[in-house]
Amino acid sequence: MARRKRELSNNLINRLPQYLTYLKELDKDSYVSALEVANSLNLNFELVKKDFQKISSKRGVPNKGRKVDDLINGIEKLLGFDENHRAILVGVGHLGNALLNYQGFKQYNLEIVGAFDYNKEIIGKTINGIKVYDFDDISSIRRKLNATIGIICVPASEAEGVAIRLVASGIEAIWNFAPVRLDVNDDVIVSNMDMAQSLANLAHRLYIKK
Amino acid sequence: MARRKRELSNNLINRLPQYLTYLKELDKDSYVSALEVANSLNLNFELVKKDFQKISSKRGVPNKGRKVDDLINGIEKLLGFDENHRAILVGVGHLGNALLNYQGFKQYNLEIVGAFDYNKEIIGKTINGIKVYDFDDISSIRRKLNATIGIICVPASEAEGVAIRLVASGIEAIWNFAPVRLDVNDDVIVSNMDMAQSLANLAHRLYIKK
DNA sequence: TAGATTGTTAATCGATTAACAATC
DNA sequence: TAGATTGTTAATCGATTAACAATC
Repeated sequence: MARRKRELSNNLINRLPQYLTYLKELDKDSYVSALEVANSLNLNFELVKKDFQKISSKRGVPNKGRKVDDLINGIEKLLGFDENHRAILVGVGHLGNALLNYQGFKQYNLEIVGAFDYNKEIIGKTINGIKVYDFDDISSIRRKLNATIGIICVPASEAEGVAIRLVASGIEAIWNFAPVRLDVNDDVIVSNMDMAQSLANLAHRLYIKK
Repeated sequence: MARRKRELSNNLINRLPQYLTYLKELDKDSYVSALEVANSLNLNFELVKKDFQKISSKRGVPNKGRKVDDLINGIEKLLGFDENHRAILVGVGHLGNALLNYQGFKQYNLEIVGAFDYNKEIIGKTINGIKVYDFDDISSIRRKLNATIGIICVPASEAEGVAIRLVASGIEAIWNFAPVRLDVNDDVIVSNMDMAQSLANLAHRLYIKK
């Protein structure tokens, strides 16, 4: 019987990609210490030490550190980056186009395998090798493409409706770029790419500074 | 002497836009209770109550709640959304284009007043009413446009260089859409729009579910 | 062996939650 | 007045930080 996987704190999850980027610049077979990473990333040493204990399956080596390789594997496992994820994108506007053309998803083992829109002028076209389908055919095509993640790039007003149909089509997780909170069934995972939050952060610090 | 402005916790800042969106749907002159908001937004009642105390300058009214108006004003003040922010955008690729065409910034009182690129074919064009300038002229034009925020939409490899020139040109804050951590002077505010974090969040929950 | 670094246990801190008093 | 709701103070919880032991 497999041990129940422990859910990581949000703060830790947010640090993981940072660690990953840093570690990938190092030699896989070398060793790295928590102190070195803490200094480079401007984080607290004890924090990094603790994080690394959660990340790595193997023990660290006193006076040496941890194998870069182990840390990378540990992070990629926790983030599911070790498995290929197939995604479909809905809404081929400016933003959708940007994402379809983005080369960085490979790094996370995320592959956009199809796009959807209502606009007849776009349907049938191929963008960066990804075909655009009629959103009305979502259910059958989603199944055929075997996609588990839906990326929503439609305007806020349409996002909820799109989400409902994505869920109905059997999607497991939604990556939402529309500026709304989606109200979907609890067993569907939703992650928001929230411009408002990010801007709020900037704006508030600007306000404090004044 | 003005009281030193207290910096809000990150978690609170992230909740503020959520509150704002919800409150804006209500009648400005009506009253709303912390419990009502907590239920609608699926948050803890005590948490919302405490948050509202931090947000509002006025006392709440027992048995009634708080004036919607006061809460909205409080949030907008804390986020600096009550003042107009002028921004320039660097990197008119797919993503830059998407942002230049995005209509939602008005809501936050953010105005993109100019765009920059190196590509001679784009320089001089106007996108959604926003002129594209040669990035080499950044310093003088930034001053002329009186912009305080720089939005970076260039590829990761160029982001650091762009950031340095933005800072040199006198920008106060950077909203970074490139997937890198920028290493700039501490008195320049940086907020990252971090796809990796957002995706990590989704991917980790997908991993847990399996 | 000495020293760097990990591992573990304890202390601190801040955010969240709970409990109860005050008030319209 | 009773009840809903805010205000305030206390308890809890988890994340971070600190201290020290273990080990290569």
